[in-house]
Amino acid sequence: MNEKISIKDIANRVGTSTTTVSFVLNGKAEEKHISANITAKVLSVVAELGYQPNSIARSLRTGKSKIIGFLVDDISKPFFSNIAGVIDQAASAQGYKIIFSSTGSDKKRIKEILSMFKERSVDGYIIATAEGLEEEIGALVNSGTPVVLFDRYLPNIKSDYILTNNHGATFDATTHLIENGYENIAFVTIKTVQKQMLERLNGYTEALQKNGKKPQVLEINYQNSEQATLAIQKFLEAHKELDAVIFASNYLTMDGLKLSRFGKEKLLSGLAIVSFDDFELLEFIKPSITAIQQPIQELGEKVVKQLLKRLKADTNDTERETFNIDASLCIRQSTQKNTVRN
Amino acid sequence: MNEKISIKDIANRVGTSTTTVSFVLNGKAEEKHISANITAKVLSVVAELGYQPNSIARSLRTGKSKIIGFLVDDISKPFFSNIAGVIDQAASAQGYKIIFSSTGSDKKRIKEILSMFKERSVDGYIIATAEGLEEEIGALVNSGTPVVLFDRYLPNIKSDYILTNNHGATFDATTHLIENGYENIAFVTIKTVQKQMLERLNGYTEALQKNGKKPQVLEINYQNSEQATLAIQKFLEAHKELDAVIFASNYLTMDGLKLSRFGKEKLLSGLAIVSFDDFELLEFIKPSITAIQQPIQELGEKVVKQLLKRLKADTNDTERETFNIDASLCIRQSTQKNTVRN
DNA sequence: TTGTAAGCGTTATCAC
DNA sequence: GTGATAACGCTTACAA
Repeated sequence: MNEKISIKDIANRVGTSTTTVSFVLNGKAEEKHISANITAKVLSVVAELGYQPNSIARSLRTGKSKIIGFLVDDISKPFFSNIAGVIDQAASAQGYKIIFSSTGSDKKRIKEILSMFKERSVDGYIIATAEGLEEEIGALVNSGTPVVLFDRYLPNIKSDYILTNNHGATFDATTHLIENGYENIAFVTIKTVQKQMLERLNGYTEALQKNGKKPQVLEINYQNSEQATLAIQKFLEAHKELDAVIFASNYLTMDGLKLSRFGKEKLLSGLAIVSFDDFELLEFIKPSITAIQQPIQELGEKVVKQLLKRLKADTNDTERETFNIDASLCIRQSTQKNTVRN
Repeated sequence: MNEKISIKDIANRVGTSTTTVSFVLNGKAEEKHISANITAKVLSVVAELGYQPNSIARSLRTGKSKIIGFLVDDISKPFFSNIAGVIDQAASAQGYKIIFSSTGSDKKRIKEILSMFKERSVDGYIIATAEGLEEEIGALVNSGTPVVLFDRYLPNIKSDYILTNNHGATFDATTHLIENGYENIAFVTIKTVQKQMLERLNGYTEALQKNGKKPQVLEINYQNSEQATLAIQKFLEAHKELDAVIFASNYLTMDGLKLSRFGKEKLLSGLAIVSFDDFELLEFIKPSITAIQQPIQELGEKVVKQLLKRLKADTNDTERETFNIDASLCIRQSTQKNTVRN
């Protein structure tokens, strides 16, 4: 019940020194040539008293907290909370704990958070934040702290990146549509410089070009959901020749589907639809909608793996790496073979 | 760039002692009668050098880590990740950080996690876990550590609880249906001893009884989604007199709605539907579905408030408290006035 | 009003 | 093979 057992108590009880106990506890018994006898005794007393090392003291001494800071835009977004689960699992398995904060898109807030994290000497960072915070994150990366970025690519920041293979994903999705007989495939995206969005666009155009088809792209200057829905409506009305649409993100898919709530369902009815990012709704509505599924499990595991690699490395000189993890295409009713036109 | 500034460096630079610096830093300058002169100097040097206290050292000394352990079933569930966001905000504002882990329903795992947390001397816990882990949590609560439980009520554990007012929520939802002219309202729940589910049921039955109506309850012995859908199907087929159904949880609503994917949409078409717990889909489908929205913001804030109260209390003797936070009813098309029968 | 120094629980250097 | 002991950076009782 009384949980104030320290390494000293163990030492006293065994009749040895704290040094010895520490060596045993840290698996250095052999290396330090501690006798099997004493080693066994120490271990038994530890078990008996239910001793737990105080990791705060250890951290102070070693300078390592075994804590990883996890920073995302908004932890309540499904993509992030899902990946948080994976990361937690993977990190726990290696004795690391995750401390998190949602940054929002506020510079001041992220500064505070980073400063708090530093104060607590987190060993490394896992980050995917909104635009506009490059400066702060850049400073962190340049300070030499191990940082792994994921989901978002920040062109000005040299770091390790774990990304979804956006290009490959839309390339495959587009190819899938072509193979199923769709002739006029549009791509709905936002006006942006975000690398991942541009790659999605590229994957689409390349797949079309390879098949001798012409891209048909709607770039929305995104302000809000209603305006986006309207833009999509106008686009579809102006392009009656379309038989398929790929939405470049989950919220764009949502905005597109909302047409059906404004009595414009006819605009969608003849169309094959592919959504970048899967969500519950897509499986549920009729026809169910084909979606590109982000490889959450792999992303999370790779993020942790890479960060641990950095944490264990003695030097910081090794080249930064970028990994593109393949997404998978979940094929549903919306992109069945196009029998109407063939 | 060199971040190795300690309180000593500040003291040297100012030409005073670490004691004085510490006092100033902890806002005890006045209390300890430090001269305004020195206080100002300390602050300016601190700012100049960009000094950040090392909270590990502080923790070791004070025994307080300013870290809260957050334990849920599965962080990737929307309810939990949403509440995690709120809790993070509220706790950060008070200088606390959140460390989290998903427990799953594995006894061994929760033991490990609790032990890890204890090792790291978290100051308090926020917990909502799956059934079957009562024993471990009970031990924790009884050890005197501040713990606030939420969402789930564990009858054998005396602790602070922050809960949704389940009873009131279903009472109101049922009353809403009655007022809108529905005559035969069913309640679909699971066979369980979970307090919150039973209260939902009670709210429903009381509202009916108050209005002189007879409850019509389906208690599913839940095994999996398919089996639940089938049970709902049979129930609806056997009770053609029904004109409204309340589903006692989000997954039950889902299972119910899945009927429409098996060609059984007719079973639902005449029915008013209310879902306990809101999710995206409900707003989207046609007709959109009325839902009880959990008061996530309030729950999260209250959880933190209560835990901080415990953390600040010097004694542990104060009575445990339970708070029931009211949910709100989001009325949508599915429960519009029943004009068919009236 | 300010400074000295002990001590929080470890780890790790060095001496024996 | 094992044990003193300094050090990690901070807070705080006590001394001055």
